[in-house]
Amino acid sequence: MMDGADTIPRGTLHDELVDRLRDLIVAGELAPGSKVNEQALCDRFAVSRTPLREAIRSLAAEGLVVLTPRRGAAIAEVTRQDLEEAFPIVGALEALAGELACQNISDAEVARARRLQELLEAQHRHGDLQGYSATNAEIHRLILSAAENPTLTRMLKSLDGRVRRARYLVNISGARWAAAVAEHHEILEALEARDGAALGRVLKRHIANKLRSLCEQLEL
Amino acid sequence: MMDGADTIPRGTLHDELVDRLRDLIVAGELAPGSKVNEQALCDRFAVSRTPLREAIRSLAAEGLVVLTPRRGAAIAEVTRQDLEEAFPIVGALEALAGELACQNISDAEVARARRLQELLEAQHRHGDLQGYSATNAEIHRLILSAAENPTLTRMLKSLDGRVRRARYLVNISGARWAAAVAEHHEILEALEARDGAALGRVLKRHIANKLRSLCEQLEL
DNA sequence: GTTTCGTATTTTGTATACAGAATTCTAAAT
DNA sequence: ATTTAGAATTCTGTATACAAAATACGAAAC
Repeated sequence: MMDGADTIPRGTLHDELVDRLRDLIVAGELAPGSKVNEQALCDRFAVSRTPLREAIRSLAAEGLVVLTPRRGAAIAEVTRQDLEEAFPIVGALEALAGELACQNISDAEVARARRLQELLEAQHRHGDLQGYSATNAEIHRLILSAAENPTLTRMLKSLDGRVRRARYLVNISGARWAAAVAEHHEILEALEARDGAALGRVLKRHIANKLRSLCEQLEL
Repeated sequence: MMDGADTIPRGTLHDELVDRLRDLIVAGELAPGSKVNEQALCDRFAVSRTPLREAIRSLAAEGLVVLTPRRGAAIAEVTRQDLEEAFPIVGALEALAGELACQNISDAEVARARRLQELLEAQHRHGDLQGYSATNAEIHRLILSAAENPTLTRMLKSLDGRVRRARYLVNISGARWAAAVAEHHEILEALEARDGAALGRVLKRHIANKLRSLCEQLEL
């Protein structure tokens, strides 16, 4: 009776809808503050209300949707307050991830981080914002994965939607971009030194700076 | 059109069920690892499957329930790994709450914290474990509330079930109890000094010690 | 006695139905 | 013209219905 840790099935409409809807919200296609029209979404995805409502519940648990009894669901706003609430949490959790990662990370993974860092810098030089974003996310994923804490992964993922949504609204500024690359360099150094405390501090600062830049650009 | 921040209605079966079920799980009445029988719970609460299933989804988002496609829901186990994952996160988030609280907390709230601390010590002296637990929770709630970060509150609440469930399984040891009271004394001192960094450190240590004690007692 | 195959029974996921609340629309009254 | 009362419609929450999958059960084969 083999039973590996490899569960991929993903067979239900509910799960599928959660991801689809999250993408729609992150991309702003479902506008912040707007009411969620169940019927319209049912038609759009050709599903009934049951799985759709369950998916909305899951999104509400992530904070992307706000539920009001007898008055339905609405897409959460992207307010300054919201970002100022979410970012310190992301910072604290990423810092924790960094500390844990330093305890567990293998030489091979560190080597991969270094390669990603080099790629990141190249993409910055070439102005490849799309590629940069992907590599950036990949590095954070690498650290998170090295932390070996699925619960932490889950919590950060559930906050990630809100962060990504804000990022989606603005293009990173040239100055901020350069600073971010430099911060990533520090991150790599701390990682190679396996200095958990330092990595935690850098990550916290990295996230805090990201918040500041976002708020400025969004003029919130 | 007055529209305060005071939404209490709580009118839906779904919400009610989430709380009832969580209590059942925390109290161990729904045994860890056991499959969730939807029908039985529907009968028990005299509701239909629709709101019950939505509630189960919410609990799954909290990690108290594990969903497997086409195979239904099961009560999450209380494993050592589970606790070792959850506690560092709780520690990091409570530490953050402490830091934020120090920036915002009023003199009146600090005074209330002091009164609660005195009550806590009295309850410890009298061996009133039940009262102690309540006061303990109240103090943490006070700090969390002073942090003024609803998102943080929500995330900690969602982790709280897992922590409470573990606590429910064992009675605190005499030595650990005394140590916890002493730690709470440090917490109060940091709070009165508005020393966020110190408070964060103490809270992190406090949570880490709680975990160690729990794991020992549970013999996990 | 164990294994294997096929059938019956639950159980799960999804769709639909229905009642009550909220919202919108209309039209009369000030 | 604005407000207000009331009816009509939409929407939300909940219950029920149904098909497909999973599980439990049992008989036949080895």
